[in-house]
Amino acid sequence: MEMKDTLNLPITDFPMKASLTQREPEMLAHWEKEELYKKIRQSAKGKPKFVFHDGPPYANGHIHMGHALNKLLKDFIVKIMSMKGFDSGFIPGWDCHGLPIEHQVGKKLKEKKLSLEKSEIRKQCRIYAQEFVDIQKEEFKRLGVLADWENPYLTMNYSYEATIVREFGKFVENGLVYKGLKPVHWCTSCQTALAEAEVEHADHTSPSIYVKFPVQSGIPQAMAGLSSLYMVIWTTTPWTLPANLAICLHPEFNYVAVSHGDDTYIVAEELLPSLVTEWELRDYKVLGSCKGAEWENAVCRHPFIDRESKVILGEHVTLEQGTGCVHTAPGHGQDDYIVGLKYGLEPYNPVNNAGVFVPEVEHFGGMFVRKANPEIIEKLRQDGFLILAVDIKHSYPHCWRCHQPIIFRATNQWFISMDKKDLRKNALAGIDRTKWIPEWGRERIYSMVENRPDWCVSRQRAWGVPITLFTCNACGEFVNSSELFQRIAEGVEQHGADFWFDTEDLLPQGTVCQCGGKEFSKESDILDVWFDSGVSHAAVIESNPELHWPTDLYLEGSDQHRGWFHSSLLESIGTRGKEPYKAVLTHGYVVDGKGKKMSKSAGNVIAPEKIIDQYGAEILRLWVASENYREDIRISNEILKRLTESYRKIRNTLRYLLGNLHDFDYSEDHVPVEDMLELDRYILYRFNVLRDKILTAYEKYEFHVFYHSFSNFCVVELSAFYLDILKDRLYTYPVKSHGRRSGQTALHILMMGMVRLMAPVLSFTSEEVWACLPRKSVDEESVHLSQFPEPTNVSFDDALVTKWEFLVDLKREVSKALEISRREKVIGHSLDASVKLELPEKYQSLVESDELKYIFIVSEVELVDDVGTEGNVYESDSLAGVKVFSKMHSGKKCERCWNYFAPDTQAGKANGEICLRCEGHLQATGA
RNA sequence: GGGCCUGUAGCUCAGUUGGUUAGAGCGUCCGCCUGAUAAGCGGGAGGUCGCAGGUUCAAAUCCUGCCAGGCCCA
Repeated sequence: MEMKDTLNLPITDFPMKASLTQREPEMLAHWEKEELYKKIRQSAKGKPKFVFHDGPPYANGHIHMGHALNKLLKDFIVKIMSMKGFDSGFIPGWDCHGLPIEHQVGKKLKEKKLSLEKSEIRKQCRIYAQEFVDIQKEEFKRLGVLADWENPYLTMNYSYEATIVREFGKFVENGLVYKGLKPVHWCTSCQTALAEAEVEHADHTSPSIYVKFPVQSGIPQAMAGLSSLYMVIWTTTPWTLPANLAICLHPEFNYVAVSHGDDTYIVAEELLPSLVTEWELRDYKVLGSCKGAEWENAVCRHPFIDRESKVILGEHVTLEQGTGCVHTAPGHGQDDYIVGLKYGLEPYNPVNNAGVFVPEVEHFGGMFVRKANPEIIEKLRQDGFLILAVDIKHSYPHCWRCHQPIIFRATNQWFISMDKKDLRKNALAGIDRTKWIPEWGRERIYSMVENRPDWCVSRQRAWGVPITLFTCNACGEFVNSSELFQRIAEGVEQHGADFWFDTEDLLPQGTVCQCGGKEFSKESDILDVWFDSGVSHAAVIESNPELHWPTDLYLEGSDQHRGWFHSSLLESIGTRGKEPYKAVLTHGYVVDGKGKKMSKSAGNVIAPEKIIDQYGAEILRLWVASENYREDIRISNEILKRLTESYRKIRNTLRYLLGNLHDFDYSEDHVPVEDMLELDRYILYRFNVLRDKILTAYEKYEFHVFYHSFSNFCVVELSAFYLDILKDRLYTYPVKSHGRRSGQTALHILMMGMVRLMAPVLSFTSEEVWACLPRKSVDEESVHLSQFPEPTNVSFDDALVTKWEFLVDLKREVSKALEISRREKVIGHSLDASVKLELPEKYQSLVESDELKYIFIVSEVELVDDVGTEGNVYESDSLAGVKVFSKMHSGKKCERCWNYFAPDTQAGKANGEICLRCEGHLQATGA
């Protein structure tokens, strides 16, 4: 083994085993102690700004994969911008108000059998939200996300709440806010109106009933003379019948009169066959037919209430189910409400907050609506107005929190009008001024804004920011005073939202309404939480003189086209006439290995915590970078296993670079690029190509391009090609020889470049590498304080590129040839081989015969005109005309460099066990 | 039911304006090495490009339908 001692083998303390789960927390503690984030911010002072705005996750529950994906993408971007020379920070935020938290707190209180004042509930909610802010904060930090964790924005901070009050005040002043009676999704259990986002659809069993409405007058000409006429309606919500005010027909459909026994039913012609089957009609006769339009202004009688039901026309009537005659209760349905407006029908709603009929309702007053269903059916049956009642299972809206079926119910709500002041039109223009990544995001949000109804911003709940309005008891108008809003906002800034609820005499004494009214009531509703987060651009960005408004980038999951992107847009356009962001990036959802969504019931949920405990956050980071997040992205144990292996390869490559730089001091030992060996210049040229590719990918936020190209570079260009070839020089040449120093210079440049290119993604490992670098080589204490590498000025012209690309291809062909000999047990190691190479003339100018053996890592290469046909001859497919003959070298294996040599001419003069080359090297070293 | 999106080897990704036997890395299998060693190197096998039609001299690439999946709605 004495020859081994004369070699320059790699030496490094950088461990092969990553031990991420142990090392990461240590590094995080180090970063925190050194206040790394602060230092990055300080070092960026004066640079051009890139303003990113973090969307606030809801402060409830632990983080899941979606959160991890989202925050890591943001972390990549902020780090990238910072290393590109921008002043770019990360102010994290949380969404704290709203029903889900109030609900959780409510449950806790219920368990303790406590019922509290609203102000106490708010206090409890605040504590609850803060708890989860703290929990999630630690979970996000653990991912290696560098952000201003000390100073996050919380929508429940007093100053933030004050901003909400002020922003809402702007809408009021601008005349976009109105109070209206409108059917909204209503949860009778939570006793609140629900936003569309708060409604989920699930299967539900409902009665499906057909009800006869006697026609009283206005029978069309075509039906004249027919008696006992009944319009037949279909509904799955019998409880809405007490609120029936009309029956709606499609003007273009044909309606037939069908006699059955003593009755004659009016139904849509196209639906008759299916109805005949469903109702099991045996003897029936079609007596007449006419367009729905001819029925307009006819009048029916309500089957059990002393009231008329008008026949009206509407385009929303379909032939998919029912009878084509649509039971219309304008207080209980969106379509009903809209068509009712046309015909001057009031949005009549006889159901209270708890879903109970008001006492005035005949027969059913005081009854809960779903309890009333069977009673109403029974009443109809007894009175002979029921044709059929069965149960059906169908998709029905449910409350997203309590999962109870909800109802549609007209209530007094506060709205922001989409059209009164052109909010919709202006928002659409704003969408067109924004860059959507991917581009289809534009389509998506555009059609949502185009079609959405007015924004219902009121909630009948406790945990939120109040709608700070006073309404005149006499006329119902609200007091619109900017000074008043200002005063309230100041109070909220000091004391929080409770200021509104708890302070008496907010209204200046002697306030008189325009109508003369002197009595006012204080609004007790709170604002939709989407309004809260929608003002973040004002509370967090605009108010901060260090940042610029509008923001450069928002980045959230694709669900936020309806959520935060949407509410932020409307809020900003409504108050400032301008969109709050320049670009919006969306990512897909995390799904399981088969592409199915994760759910508790499917049992396929993978928690970030588990991955961190098992593999380390670095693997999670690499996972985010490896997948194309613009689509749904998969995660599974197999994927993580593959990534871990890939990570190991990257890590080992870096470790090898470090190991071979242990005796290299760049300032003293480096070889000027122009003096470096051609192979070394070639790899630097290749690294320049890689660098460009990665920086371009970062520019476009295409992180998977980084992962693939970086990993490929490590595997293909470095490990299998360059480093393998370089070993001979690094190990056997004299320490300070030009050949070795030339290679080390290349390794040093690669090392310094790679560690910085990977830092935004592999933030832990790059820092670990950084710490191992000679202090002389690095100016910054952390890789995250450094900038991306400049390209190396290596002149490598097209001819050289062609040559080296050919040599790479040729090496692969030689390897195939060697494999034949190896398979036949002629050789083992490639250095055992002696190779004869036949090249077509066009390739001959590309090769220099004495360097080939080192590139192929064989002991001898002879260029010949004809390799002949004897022995192991390999003919290349990909390089036409290239033939390789390989055999066991007939000489002696050098004990030192393992190359074979001819004993008579190439042996060392003093020691015949080593070759002449090694002898020279040993002498030069003085050994 | 509607809007938007996705579907290329076991896994993650490439595939330029439609144009030669669809590429890469990992994994797998086989082998080598023992001077990156719980490492390193080489080679082989793997895809009717979700399915079915259509346009075209030519389709993974364009069109239609269907199937599967995701987000958002009804």
